[in-house]
Amino acid sequence: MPAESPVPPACRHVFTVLNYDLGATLSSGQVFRWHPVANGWEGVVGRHWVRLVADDSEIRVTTAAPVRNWTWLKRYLQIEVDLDAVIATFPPEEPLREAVRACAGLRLLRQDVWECLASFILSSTKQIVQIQQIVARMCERFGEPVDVPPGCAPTRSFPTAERLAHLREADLRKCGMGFRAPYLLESARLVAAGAIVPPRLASLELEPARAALMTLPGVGRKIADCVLLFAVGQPRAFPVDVWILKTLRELYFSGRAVPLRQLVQFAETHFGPHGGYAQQYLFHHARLRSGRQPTRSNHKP
DNA sequence: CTCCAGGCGCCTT
DNA sequence: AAGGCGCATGGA
Repeated sequence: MPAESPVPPACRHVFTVLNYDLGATLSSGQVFRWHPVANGWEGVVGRHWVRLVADDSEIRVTTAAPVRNWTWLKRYLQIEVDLDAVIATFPPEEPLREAVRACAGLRLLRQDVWECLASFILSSTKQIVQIQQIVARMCERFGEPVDVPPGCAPTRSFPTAERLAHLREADLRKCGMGFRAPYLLESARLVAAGAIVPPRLASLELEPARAALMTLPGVGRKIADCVLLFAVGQPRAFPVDVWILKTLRELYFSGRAVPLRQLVQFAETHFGPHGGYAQQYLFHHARLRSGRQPTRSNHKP
C-alpha cells in the first residue's frame, strides 16, 4: 500500500463543471447568504468564508483559511449531479421544457439542514430580499466570527440551534423577524434537545422525514419540503408556495381557481422522482418573468 | 397612503 | 376535511 503523499492545504481550488449556472443557482431563493461581487459570489459555507467565480466550464474557489479536503464544498455545490439525467426524468410537456430552457444550468444545492430549516422558518410572508436581511442580522448578532481574507468585510457563521436556544424571544425580534421569532426559538430548542436530529433525516423516507420536520413549530408542509429538497437530499420534495401555486394554475389548469389540495396532489404525481428540480425551474422562471431582479435590490434612478 | 411578501397555527363550518 | 383570518415587518 503506497504511503499517503501529503497534499499541502491551499486557499484555492477549481471544480470542472458542465451545464452549471452558478448565478442562477445562488440567486434562485433556495439560499440566502450569498451576495454578488465584481465577477463572482461571496458567502459562508459552514465555518468557511468562500468566494466563487464561474465560467462555462469551471468554478474557481477562494477561501480565507487553507483547506485540506474540498469534499464539503463539492457536496454543497452538488458538483457531481448529472443535471441532464435529472432533466431526463421530467414529464415531456412544453411549459416545463420552456422553464428548463430559460434557466439552463440551474442547480439545487445541498445545504446544512439547520441553516436551511431556520432560514425558511424566517421566510413566511417575506420577500427574498427581506429574508436575506433578517438572516444577515441574525448571523451578525449571534454567529461566530470566521476568517476572511485581508481587506474583506468581517462575517460570521450561521448560528447553531444550541446558540439560538439560549436566547430570548426579544433578542430574535431585534433581527426583524416579527411573529416568526417564537417559532424559530422553539424549533431551535427542540433541535438542540434532540427532538429532531438533522443528520438522521437523510436516512428516512420522504414521508417520515416530512412528518418529523412538521412537528416543529412554524414548520408546515411548504417549509418542510424546502428543507427536504434543499438540504436533506430528497429531490422529489415539492414546496408549493404562492409563486408555484399561481404558476401551476396558469400552466396546467388554464388559470382556473383550483383547491390547494388538488394542486399539491397534481405536483406530487405529475413531475416525477426529481419533481423538486422541476419546481425550482418553474419557480425561478416565474420570478425572472415577473421582472424581479433576483438578489439585487430594485434601485430606482 | 395601501398592498403584499418562497406560510403557519388556530378557529370556524 | 376544508376554508378564513391574524400575525410583524418593511419594501413597492
